[in-house]
Amino acid sequence: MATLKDKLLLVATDLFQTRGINSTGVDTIVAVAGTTKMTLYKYFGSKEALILEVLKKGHLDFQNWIDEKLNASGKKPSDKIQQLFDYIEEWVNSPGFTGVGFIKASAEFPNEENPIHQLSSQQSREFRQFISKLASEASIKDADGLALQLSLLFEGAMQAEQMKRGSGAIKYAKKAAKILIDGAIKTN
Amino acid sequence: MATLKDKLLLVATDLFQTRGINSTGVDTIVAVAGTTKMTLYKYFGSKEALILEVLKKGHLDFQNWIDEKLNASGKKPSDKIQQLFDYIEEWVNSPGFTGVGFIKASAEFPNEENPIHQLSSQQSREFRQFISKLASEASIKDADGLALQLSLLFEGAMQAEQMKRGSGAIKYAKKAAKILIDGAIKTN
DNA sequence: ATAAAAATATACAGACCTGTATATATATAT
DNA sequence: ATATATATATACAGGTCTGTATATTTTTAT
Repeated sequence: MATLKDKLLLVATDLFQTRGINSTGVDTIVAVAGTTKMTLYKYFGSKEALILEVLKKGHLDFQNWIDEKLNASGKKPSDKIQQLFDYIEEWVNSPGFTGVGFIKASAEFPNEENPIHQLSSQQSREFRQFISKLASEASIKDADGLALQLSLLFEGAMQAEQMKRGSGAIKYAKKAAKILIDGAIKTN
Repeated sequence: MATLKDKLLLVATDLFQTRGINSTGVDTIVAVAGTTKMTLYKYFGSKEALILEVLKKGHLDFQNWIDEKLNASGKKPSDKIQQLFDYIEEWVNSPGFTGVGFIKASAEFPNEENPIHQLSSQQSREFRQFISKLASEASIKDADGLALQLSLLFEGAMQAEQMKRGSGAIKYAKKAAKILIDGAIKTN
């Protein structure tokens, strides 16, 4: 039971989102987590490695949560894409929500050769492919095109939410998504 | 002819976008600009003040450029909203483009009480209101609703462009915008 | 030519940062 | 109980950061 490592990941996730990654020192992280730097460096080796693990965990948790929700619903494929945005809204409005890791990370590490930037970029791509798969299963012809458009709405809404908490941007993203999805189904 | 101040603003704008704001020290800025810290601090007083001026200039330049383009076109209001995205595409693909300042700034300064975050948030709001005005002039009923949706597409596309240069995200944003605009006109 | 303004060169204070070294304490097994 | 892994306490090295102090040089204006 590696509770200390989990605690560090949890605390780092929160601090990175609320104060920024570069603005959060490892001293702050260990202080809030109630441990020492020695322990952090034993588990993660470096701050960069910690950042990468925080990103990976955040993305995995999100994907698992969405997967479960969609699988449990048992709706037919053509409804699942629309449902996706319902669940995203639920996720955004849940108490633990602090933002999307890869959006912030890519802004703080804009250099495309930086490993953190690369991971962010990869996660964004993976999520787009996930939407594309849903669109394919719903027999939408231009699945990739729709997925890209929906991912723009998603990232735009997350960006807006970051600028102003509780902005309700996701509600409008949902409406726009419905229009785009319906349009893509019709032009099949 | 305050060319040194302008040079500092120009260099800072570029470095902030390509390396990140927090990752760019004033020493680097003055070195690239070919001057000294004394001069920078004489003109701006602090790094925070420099950041704020960089943001203000970037936003003003963008707004002026868009305004000119739209005014010169002489198209009727209902076409101007669609045109807006054409011009945004042109702007994104122009050589000098380095990204949208307020998107990166809000990510690097997530604290809502931070002056830089507040300015970013305000600029995002102003751009949304600008779209809303265009929509109103085009006699679209739910102008604010459409403006919010379009701003999500815009910010999402800028975010995507930041993650991967030349991603072509703006092309898909344009298509999605057309669908949303046409839908909003119809349901008038 | 000379006074005033603008820019430079250089050094440094004080704070913060990542990462490590060293030594001590606390659990957990056998 | 005794060895072993795990965590802590503390200090510090070496670097970077913002911002300032001091003195010198260059440009501009009269």
